[in-house]
Amino acid sequence: MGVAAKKTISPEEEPVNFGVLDHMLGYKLRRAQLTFFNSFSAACSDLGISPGLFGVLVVVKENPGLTQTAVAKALANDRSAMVGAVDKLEQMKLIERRPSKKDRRSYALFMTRYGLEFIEKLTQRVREQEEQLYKLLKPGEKETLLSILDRFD
Amino acid sequence: MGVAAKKTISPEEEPVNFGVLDHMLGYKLRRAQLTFFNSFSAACSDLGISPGLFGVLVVVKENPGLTQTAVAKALANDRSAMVGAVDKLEQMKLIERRPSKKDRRSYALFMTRYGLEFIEKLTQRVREQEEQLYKLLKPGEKETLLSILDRFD
DNA sequence: CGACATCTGTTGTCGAACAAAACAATTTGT
DNA sequence: ACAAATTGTTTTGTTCGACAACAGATGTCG
Repeated sequence: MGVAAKKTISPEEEPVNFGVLDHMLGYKLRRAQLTFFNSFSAACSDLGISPGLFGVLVVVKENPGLTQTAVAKALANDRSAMVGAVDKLEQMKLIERRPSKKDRRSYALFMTRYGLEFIEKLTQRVREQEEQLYKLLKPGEKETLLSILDRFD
Repeated sequence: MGVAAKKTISPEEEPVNFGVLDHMLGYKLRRAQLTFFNSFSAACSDLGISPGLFGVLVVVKENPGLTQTAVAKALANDRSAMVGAVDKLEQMKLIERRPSKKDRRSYALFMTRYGLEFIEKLTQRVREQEEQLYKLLKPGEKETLLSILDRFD
């Protein structure tokens, strides 16, 4: 061994062989999604907004009056998970549960005025966060990626 | 109303506007990953193998003697999550915990003989499952996707 | 050698995701 | 009109992953 051998500090990190995982789309998707999830959390956790909650906000904003289950179905979430999400967002004064006039079982979800300006700033922050990750892409690759991923839903 | 009017069966499903989500890579990645996750589960849940456990099996097979934390770090998992995974895989007689000879704190993980033939069949089944999803891609798109996603880890 | 920091595996706790069932209101069938 | 089936929401229980804290073992450095 060399002069400064026996490097106990040595991160003798053998590179780790990933085998078939290197060619599996499912695994790579999970890793990439984790990166985006962490980036989102770092940017928005101080506001108490997770990626899932952001999705609910956007869908409610774009489709006022939707029921909880309709939102859940649109986002491919579970209905029972929606109650906690709506509870939290209502507690933050961002959205409102109004009794539906046509069906007294269901609630119609609406954005509050405060929620509208809140999501405006939030969306901008999310956009800036994603822009940073988009720097890893060459021009056109984002659109390519989106068009391909759309086929898997 | 007309004769057969009042189509109560009518799924008056207004198409739902997704707003900015349609252009957000994070959201699309989550949806795509969910599809792959469900496909994997449908193919392998009867064997008691989840996508996460499959990753552990592959890494241990390709890198015999690795410690638990090394495997966790390679797969971007938490160390604490590894104990349950290794417990389960060891209970299935697929891998083995052997005390490390150099470091009495850590275990060295190895594949059992049965585990080796098990993962062989398992890998083939996973491959067939993914092949079905790859039918949605044009030739070359899979490689494009993999090379792009690799930049996000 | 001996104080001190670091690392490994583990446990416990918390919160999110999912399934099944309960409950309330509506719709359907006769 | 009235019983049965359906739908919207909530509750409950379970599972899973992330995070903090811990004891035992190892390494560092005076």
